[in-house]
Amino acid sequence: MEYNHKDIETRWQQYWRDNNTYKCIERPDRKKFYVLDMFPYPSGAGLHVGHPLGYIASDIYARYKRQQGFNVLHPMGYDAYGLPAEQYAIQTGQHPEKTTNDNIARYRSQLDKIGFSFDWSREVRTCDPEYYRWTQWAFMQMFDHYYDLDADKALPVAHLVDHFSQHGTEGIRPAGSEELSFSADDWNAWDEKKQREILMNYRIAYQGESMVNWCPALGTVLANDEVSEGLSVRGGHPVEQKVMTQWILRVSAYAQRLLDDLSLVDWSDSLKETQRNWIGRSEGAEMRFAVKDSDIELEIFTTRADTVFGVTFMVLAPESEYVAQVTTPEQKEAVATYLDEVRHKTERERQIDKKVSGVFTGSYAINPLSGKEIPIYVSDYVLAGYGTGAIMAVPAHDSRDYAFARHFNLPVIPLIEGADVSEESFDAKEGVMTNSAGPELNLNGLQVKEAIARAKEFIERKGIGRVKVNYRLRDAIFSRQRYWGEPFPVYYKDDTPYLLDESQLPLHLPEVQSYLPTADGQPPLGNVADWKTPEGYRLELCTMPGFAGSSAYYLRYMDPHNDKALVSPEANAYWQDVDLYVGGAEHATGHLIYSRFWNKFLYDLGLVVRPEPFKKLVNQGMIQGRTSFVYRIKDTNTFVSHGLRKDYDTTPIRVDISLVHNDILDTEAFRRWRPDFADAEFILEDGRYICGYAVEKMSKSMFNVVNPDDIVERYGADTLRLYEMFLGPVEQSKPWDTNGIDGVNRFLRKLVALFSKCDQADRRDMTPEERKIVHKLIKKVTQDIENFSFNTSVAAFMIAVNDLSALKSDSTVALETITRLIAPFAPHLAEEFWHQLGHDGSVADAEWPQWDESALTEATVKYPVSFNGKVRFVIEAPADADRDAVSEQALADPAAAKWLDGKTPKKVIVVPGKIVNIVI
RNA sequence: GCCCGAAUGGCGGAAUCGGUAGACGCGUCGGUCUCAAACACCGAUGGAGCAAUCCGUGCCGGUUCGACCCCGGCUUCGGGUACCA
Repeated sequence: MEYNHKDIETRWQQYWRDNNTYKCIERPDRKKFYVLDMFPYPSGAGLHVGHPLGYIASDIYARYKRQQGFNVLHPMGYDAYGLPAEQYAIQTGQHPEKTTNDNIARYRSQLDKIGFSFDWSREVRTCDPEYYRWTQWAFMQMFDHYYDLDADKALPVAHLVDHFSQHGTEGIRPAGSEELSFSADDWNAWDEKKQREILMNYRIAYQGESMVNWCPALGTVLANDEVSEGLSVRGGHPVEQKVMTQWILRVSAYAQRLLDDLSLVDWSDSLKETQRNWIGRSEGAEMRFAVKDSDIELEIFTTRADTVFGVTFMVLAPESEYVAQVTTPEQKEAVATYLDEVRHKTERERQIDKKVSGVFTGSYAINPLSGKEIPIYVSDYVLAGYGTGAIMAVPAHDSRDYAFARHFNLPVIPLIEGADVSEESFDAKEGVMTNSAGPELNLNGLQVKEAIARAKEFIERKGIGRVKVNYRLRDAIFSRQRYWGEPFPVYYKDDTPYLLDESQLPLHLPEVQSYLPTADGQPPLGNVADWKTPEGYRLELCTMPGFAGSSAYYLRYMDPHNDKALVSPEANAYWQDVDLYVGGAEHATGHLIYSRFWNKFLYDLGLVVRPEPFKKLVNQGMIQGRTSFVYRIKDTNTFVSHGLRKDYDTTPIRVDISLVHNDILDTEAFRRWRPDFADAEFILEDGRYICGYAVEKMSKSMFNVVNPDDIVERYGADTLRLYEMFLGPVEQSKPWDTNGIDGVNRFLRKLVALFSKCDQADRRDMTPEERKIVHKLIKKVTQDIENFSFNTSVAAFMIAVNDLSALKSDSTVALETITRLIAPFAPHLAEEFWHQLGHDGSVADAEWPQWDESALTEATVKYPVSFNGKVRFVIEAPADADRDAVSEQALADPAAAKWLDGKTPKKVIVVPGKIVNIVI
């Protein structure tokens, strides 16, 4: 049999389509297994070889589970809303829906060629109205619920209204943007507009004024995870801070549960750590400092309550409302000038410019423990959005306070014995306290930890503050001033937002004349004249952000065509949660936080059965490009081979990697590549032109993009799949490098050759030698797949095939077993073998073989070692092997004789599984 | 700065529980086939040495009969994050 990959692969892909091989239905008689890939954003560039890495790994796992008898859900879809399609629409005038659909078609054809076992009947697209109606629906639920801190879950806003009308804010603890206090009489006296304004303070999806990341170039606000180092993640445009009224999700209410429930999931430690850092829990105390000659009190947050005796000044964030209250008339102008200066700096400028700046407000506060007067400053090193927007400064033990104190010549009081604060602050939370005695509290001589506890206890007892937990995690800004996203199911009456009725969903995204903002700066939907409810109320002009549609898509796959619910209780009860989720680590602080939040909210409403959506998660590494270089000798058209370039003055030039194979340049193709190079001359080494290389991001401009279609065309999908796995651990980032692909292809051809030899008429059982090879392979491959170690399982296949070839094995039983094992890796070739062996159904349903330990039981002495008069042999033997036989065999081994040196052993100790101790 | 991770031949990587370091593949060298090349196949391939043997998993030290693996201290390179009080 020839290995004609094109013929085999097109034939079996057609067979899978014709037979709906990968269509999946709920089957209560079978255990479920849900394998999910993070769905792609269909970009215009198409797939490169990096994208399928995770898909291949998850496909192998899904196929393996199916062969083990699980009912496997393995869907795929598209995260179709997003900024690039809209930016492209602005440039070209093409409707984003059209370009998105074109890109999806291209992705689909590329994916199909690789032989994935996706159930395409469950495909979802976030821009499909039948999909986004459930995104809109979820938003409505969040609008209609608040977070109850006593119940520790989301409850209907109707409960809150009931309570307010009977008891006011007394006896209920809703999570709110501000702490409000009013009576039932107050509440009942307010009109509807005012009541709805109050409720907005509590809704989980609420509208609020907030400091946002505004990106002028994109014309929209961005979430914290969409900004990195002061630049937008998409496009790299500068981002500035601005106060705007926006829709916001109260993610912060779930901070503690998002933190705690990390213990329920099987994710890598580093990913959990990233999430913990992003949530940023810190335990401390909130304290009030009285302002001298005034009844104003400044509230601050600190994790170092032990350092209050070292507070020598206080600092307010420029945006803090305290600033206006404490600024004295004499300082008013100076403060105003400073605030103006700060306001004109972008976030990025603030980050780059770390110069100390600030201004004195003219007021003093009273240190509540020492009774000393301390000046109050304003500075932009204090953030408005964290804690209370005001700090107590302890220059001796905080480097930022230290820098500020040195700049403004403020006193530095060291509080820890032996700490030298003449050059820098002592930030570590360790040591013995000193200088910390006041009229009512003495911390001297205590360890820092004890001192913190003692100080907190004192503060609480004296009523000057309370113990408080703060989180870095902020509420998620949910409005985007863009066109290509889900419309909000919201209209405005009397300038107050109201929800549409559920029966009005989906609210379709309308056509627009222009994708640009309106002349008066409204979002693009402002261009739509009849963007109104049937009653004539104006609809919300913003659309939802990218993460809206991607937060609950894993639930929709469970029941994708349901027009009554996001997911039916029956489908959710069956599929429960994602057993294996595979995707990039770049989503650690965005998607994976939002999805967990969204799921927990639906869990609170009793709509889903699991508190966590993704049980096990694997982050696949990135595949980088491997750029090839040629070296042109300066001012000539002569190119010198990599190894000889030191002898010349050369300029490296990137060359298209399709002209290079195993680092050897096809010089003829190179001359044809560009007119400039048509008459290029080459200085060769060993008769060849060797290119240099560098590892860079895969990108068109570097000429290093490898399209999987080209690999499939040349070597076949099975080779591509095996090769991507063989490259190294799935989790690891690595450069794409075709240098080893021939070896994998050679292995498949060897397997075909071996298969061709097997004698189907005579299905004799395997010889013990063959059995050992095959059962070793079953064990190895099974364990490797469970451990997500695919590179070593590919190696195991190569060893087994080499060993069987060396034996000139023609056992059909052996080959049939290998066919079952290799089916997840090379499904096309396995399908071909399976049918040639006379089976009717797909190899995807072939039972996964079990290994027989007894086939592997022959004990072998691996090596001897000696210590303390003992000789220990390491024996490769099964756990249940006969101990006497194993020790006898060890003693009979020639290696043993050398160590025993003619002596008779006193005692032989056999450790089951592996080790034999022989005491001489 | 802080947090996390990594470092093994010419290269990608193995060693899954502390037990013969370098599996498997690439590359290189030698051979068979061929007029020749390509393909294929066979053999060798960490370093030094004719050899016995010695050395060898980023560096320094420790624990252990035994360390790529565990502990302490560094170096370098990735990734995340950053005036978070």
